[in-house]
Amino acid sequence: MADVGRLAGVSATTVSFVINATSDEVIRPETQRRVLAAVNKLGYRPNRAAQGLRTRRTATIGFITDETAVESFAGQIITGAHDVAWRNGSVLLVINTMRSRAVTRAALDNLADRQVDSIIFAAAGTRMVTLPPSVERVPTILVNCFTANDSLPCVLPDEVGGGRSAARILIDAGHTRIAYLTGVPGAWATRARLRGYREELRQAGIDTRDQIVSAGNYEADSGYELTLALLANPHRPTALLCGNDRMALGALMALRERGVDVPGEMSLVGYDDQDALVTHISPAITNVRLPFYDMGRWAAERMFGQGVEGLASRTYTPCVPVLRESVAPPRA
Amino acid sequence: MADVGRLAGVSATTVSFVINATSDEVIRPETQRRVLAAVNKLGYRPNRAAQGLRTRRTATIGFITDETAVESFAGQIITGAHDVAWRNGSVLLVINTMRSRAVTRAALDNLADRQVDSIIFAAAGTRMVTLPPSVERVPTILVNCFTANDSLPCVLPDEVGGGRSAARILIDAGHTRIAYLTGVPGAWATRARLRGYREELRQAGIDTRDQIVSAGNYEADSGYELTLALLANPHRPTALLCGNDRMALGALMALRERGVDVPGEMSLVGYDDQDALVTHISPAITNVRLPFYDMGRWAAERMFGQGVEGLASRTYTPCVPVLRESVAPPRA
DNA sequence: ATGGCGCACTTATTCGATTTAGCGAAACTA
DNA sequence: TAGTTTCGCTAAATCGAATAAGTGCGCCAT
Repeated sequence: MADVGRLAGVSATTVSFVINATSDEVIRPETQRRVLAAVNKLGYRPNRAAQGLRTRRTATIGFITDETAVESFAGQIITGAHDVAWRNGSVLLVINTMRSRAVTRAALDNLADRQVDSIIFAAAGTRMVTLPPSVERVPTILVNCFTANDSLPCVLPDEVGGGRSAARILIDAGHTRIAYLTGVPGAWATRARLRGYREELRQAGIDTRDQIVSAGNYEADSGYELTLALLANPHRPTALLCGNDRMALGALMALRERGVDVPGEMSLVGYDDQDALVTHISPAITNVRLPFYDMGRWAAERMFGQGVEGLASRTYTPCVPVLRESVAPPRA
Repeated sequence: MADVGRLAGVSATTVSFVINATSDEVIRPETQRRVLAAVNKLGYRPNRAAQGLRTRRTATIGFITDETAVESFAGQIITGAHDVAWRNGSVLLVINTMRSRAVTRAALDNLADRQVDSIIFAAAGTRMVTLPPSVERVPTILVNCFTANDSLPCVLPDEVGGGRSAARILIDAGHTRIAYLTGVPGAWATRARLRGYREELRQAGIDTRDQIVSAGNYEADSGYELTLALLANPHRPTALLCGNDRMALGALMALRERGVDVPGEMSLVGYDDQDALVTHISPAITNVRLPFYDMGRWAAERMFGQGVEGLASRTYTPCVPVLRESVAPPRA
């Protein structure tokens, strides 16, 4: 900066004023031109570490996730947060905790030491998290997870709405006998999705007690097994809602094996919308998408507005239906 | 730091000496104890931004990728690099270019401005990249991509070896009629894999000219179509090698549809080892894994050794076979 | 007795910016 | 004419560390 000043015949201070267009400082246009010319000639670029030290803003968001690679879910959250951050001149410092408490604590300390402006804490699977008290140092938003006492603002998928959307897809297609193969029974997401499914059916005037609801475990095998069991049932449903895409894939395998045409004889709806799983297969599975990208976006956007203070403790992001090829009206 | 010194009755300099255990400075054990006690009492933590400014080391690796979310490939590279960086006290600053030249240039500038110690530039799909001359400012390693004149060191998957591994799996199982449904013809990876396949067959004394090799496009549909065509052929092979997992999935669909048992009547080997695609299906598809995690690891490891200078221009990382359920000996 | 050398620290400088306070000259007001 | 503003810029302080260059003091050797 001093070099630039020397070349332009002004002080380093003036260079700073020109570069930052400091509002309440008046520099003659002619001088500005000289400074800018010197900046270009020398290829000068401000040192962000020094800036950060002085301004106490690093234009950096710390992003902590419990699993980076898994299922690309974390990847989508990162991408959403990244896009917003980048548009606002910030970048993401990513740390993967591998669900270790010790690493989580160390990551939080590390990010605070690096003076990040804020922290996004993301979980690959929706769950409750317990964080060390040191989170308090930096404005933090949780993504796809929440704390016991809602001490930190968080974004979650609107799973109830997602369950409703899933059911609605099939109701709209004309189905009234809609089985639900759920994921792991007690899980937060499972319960919410099931509730949405029931609400939507009830609202459509369909008796939920007539429906087959059986509990799986989110793995493909359970989808397969439950579907085989279902097909043995004399009063077979015309549509199948699955707890997630892996189970839907298992269900599809079972249906294929038994020669049941999808969607001709049986409509199928998955959940999560895992791209790899669901689009490269035939028929491509109609789905409800978990809003990972949107949640990442949302969290990052909060970091550039009026701050984290006034936020509601929980915000829900819609799970939108993605229509593909696995749903058709029931056979007459 | 001054506060700590005041509390311990010493100067800030002494605090620095104690904290960093500066080797050629002698501080009495008693004084050290006092300083450490003060550090604890005040909960003092050094400001890394200030440290970075002074030492010109930020303990930060810039990680640029062209696509973060896609297929989880980038996620695996990030994870590999992250693990090594974290173990060495560094973190990753991640920027996603979305394959835009302008963003790439801006990302490179941004990282240089932030004084990152080094840069890892990763591509989700293996390819040649053209980078602005500004890369020269910071030690850089390319992952899964390379420059026209090999001006920067890079790591690539050993696709020839991968092709050989894939073929060997089937040869070892006793197959001699092994068809290959390749990916996009001209692509770097396609050519290398095909070469490996041919080399391995030849080495096993199998005439490659007797084999069916047909060109697909890495999409599931092409695997499906080519497999149907293949089954129409009277001299049907006993094993099928696919250009990637999506094509293998397509092939599996076709085989199912035609009632061909896998692996009983036809063995199947995929390529890439995309976890989601390949393990939740039945039979789980035997595979050759692209070494994304390893390449990320490798690149990061170079950043902590004797530096990037002496590195070979290209380093190849093995593609290891992953045995699952889709391969069996040919029927007698 | 005296200069030299460790020892155990401290003072002052530096990294590269931002920001506050100030300063000379011109212009404007009273 | 004197005093006050405004303009256009500079000097100096500051952010929070690391580090080069001292500084007393005691001890040792000459």
